[in-house]
This record gives sequence, structure tokens and C-alpha cells, in this order.
Amino acid sequence: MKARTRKEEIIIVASRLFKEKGYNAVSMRDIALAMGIKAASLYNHIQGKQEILSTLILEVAQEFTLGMNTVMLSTATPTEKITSVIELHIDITVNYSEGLAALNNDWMHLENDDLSDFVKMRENYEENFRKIIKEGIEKEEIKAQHPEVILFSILSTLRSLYVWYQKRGKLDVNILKKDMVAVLLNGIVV
Amino acid sequence: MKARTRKEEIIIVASRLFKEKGYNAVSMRDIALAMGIKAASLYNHIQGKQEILSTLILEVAQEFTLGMNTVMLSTATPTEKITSVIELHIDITVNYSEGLAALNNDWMHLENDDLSDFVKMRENYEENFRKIIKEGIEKEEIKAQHPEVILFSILSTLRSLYVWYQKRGKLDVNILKKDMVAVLLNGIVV
DNA sequence: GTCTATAGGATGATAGAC
DNA sequence: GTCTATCATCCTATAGAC
Repeated sequence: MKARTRKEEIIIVASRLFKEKGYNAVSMRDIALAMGIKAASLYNHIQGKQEILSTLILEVAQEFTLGMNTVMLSTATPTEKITSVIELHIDITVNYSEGLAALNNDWMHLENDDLSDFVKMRENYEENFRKIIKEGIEKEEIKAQHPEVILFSILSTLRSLYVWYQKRGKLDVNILKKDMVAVLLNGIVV
Repeated sequence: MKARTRKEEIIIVASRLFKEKGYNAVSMRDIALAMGIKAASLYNHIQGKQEILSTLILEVAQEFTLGMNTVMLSTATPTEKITSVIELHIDITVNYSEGLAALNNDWMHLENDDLSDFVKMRENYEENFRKIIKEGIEKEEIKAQHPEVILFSILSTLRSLYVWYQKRGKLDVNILKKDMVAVLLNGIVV
């Protein structure tokens, strides 16, 4: 994500700070300092601190919604769909690492419509994932474990990926996809 | 965790608020309001806001360290050790749900020795878990996947458990343990 | 153990000059 | 597009009365 406008530049700088300390611990002065300008100057490009947060989070949320919709419209088997969702998460992690941090940790600081829009999108996403898993169990591709345990276990691994991806000197994306799919689908025991 | 002193009561009330909004978004006035007293009165029982956070986080961190040490000293097989660690996480999740939220999301707001103590404990914990997985691969109990992918995948599922455990009308702990071990060790594909 | 009052500083945001 | 100056509000924490 390259900054093409001053507004985008602010959002990128802010997202890096949010990732380190969280939305509430980062002040407009902090963001301005990181850009080499004064806090008041930020308001020539953005309406306020809230706008930074909502732009950041809703952009990534849209990506998830779009990706999941594509998966749901495909004619793939449930196992293939789960594989696609895992790969979708990895792609978004690689491309929107900072936005993902805000989405995961600071979504509750969204306000009004932004908050309710986000919550709806997230619920929808989870519901689609749940459908895939249940369909997999019905077709006997997926073990008849509690579907919520399966959903939660995969989703929480994928949601945490952004923390870990940068820390471990950036594994090759394709190897990561292969290994992650293997571990999540087939387990770790020989 | 029952409150036996006024100090403990403050920490419990604060931890619930921290879980909802995060450390920085909760003010001393918020905590006082939730207890039906004024903010200034809190300082008769605690030294400051930081003390609430560090007490909360370090208590849970100690539990993890203690539990992991017990596992490491046992003569169990690697697979049995991984099972024990999963059960340890579930037990701590059930007993310290609010403290876990702070540990996961607000540890970076610890200061000085508390921060470095915590980071050391967490690194130690991860290193022990890594040893178990590598031993499992050597003994050919665990698949020869990238050990970091296995470590991350299990650990991030376990770390997110606290979010999910309360939301889903409190599954029976023993069933949860059984299902979680099954999913994490053996995967989901038939 | 709780209160009122207040210190001392940080915060998000605006007005208006350049 | 950035600046200085400033406002109104919130924050953690303390002092001292009851």
C-alpha cells in the first residue's frame, strides 16, 4: 500500500503507530511528529482521528467480505473452500498487515454507523465460514467435531497471523500457505 | 476469583472494563463509577492505574510459567505434553478470563521492570513450547512441518480462547478440552 | 474509607496568519 | 499546506476535611 495522497500517508503512518500501541495510546501529536509536521496540520487532510481508524478498518473489512463472497459463489468442495479462505487470509495479511492490527484490536473504538457496519460484516463473514464447515461435515469431508470449535480454531489462527508474519523474517507466501493449510486441515500428529 | 479485599475488588472491576475497551480507553473515573465511589477514593487502596494493570497481568503470567514448568519436568511423551499445555490454557481461560484479555492486549502498556519481566516470561514460555514440538518431530510423533507454523497455529488458537469461551454459552470444560485437543492434534479432515 | 477541591499536564480540535 | 496560539475537556494523582 503506497501513499498516493497526503491523506493516505497520514493513514499509513498512523496505522503503524496504532499497531504498536493501540488506537487510544496514539495521539494526533504522535502521528504528526512521525510525519515531521504539527498536529494542527493533519486536519487539513482528514476530518479527525476517528476518520483514520474507520478508513483503515473498513478498507480491510471490505477485502474480507469481497474475498468471502467470491469463495461462496464458487462451485468448489467444502475442503477447497476452506483452503481458499485460508489463502485469502494470508494474502490480506501480507498486503494489509497494519490495517489488520487495527481491525483486530481497535474495532470497538469505531463509532456510530462505522461500528455497526463493521460488526455486521464480521458476523456475516463468520456465518459464511460456519456454513462451509457445516456443509463439509454433512458431506463427510470434515470430521463431525463441534463445528464451533473448528470455526474458532481456524479463525483465531488466521486472525493472529499478522502478529507473527512480520516477526518471523517473512516466510515465502506460497510455502506459508502450503504449511498452514496442511497444519489446519490435517493436524500435526503423525 | 472472588474479591477478598477492596484492592482485589478494584482489580476485578477494572479488568472487566479493560476487557471491553482496553487499558487506555478506561479512566480511573470509569472504574470508580462502576464501583459506586469517586476516583480519588481508589487511591486509598492502590498506588495508581499502572498497579492495576501489572497485578492483573503478572498474576496470570505466573500461572502460565508455573504450569509450563510442571509440564516440562514431567516424563510424558511430546504429544502428551502438548495435550497438557492445551489443557493448561483452557483451565487458565476458565479461571482468569479477564486477566487474560489484559495479558493479550495491554501488556505493552506495562512499564519498566514489569514490562521486561513479562516479556521474559513470555519468551521463556514460547521457547519451552518450541522445545516440546521439536522433540516431537525428532521422535516422529509430530509431522515434520515447519515447527514455527505448528507453534504459532496452536498458540494463537489457545490465546484467543478467552474471547470465544464466554460468547458461546460456556461449553463444558471437559468436552472443550477433548474437542480442542482433537482438532489441534489431528486436524479436521476425515 | 470516602469525599470535595484542585493541581498539572495531555488530548482532540479550531481559528486565523503566512 | 503548514504554522502558532488557543480552547475546552479529559486525564492521573494529591491534599486535606469528615
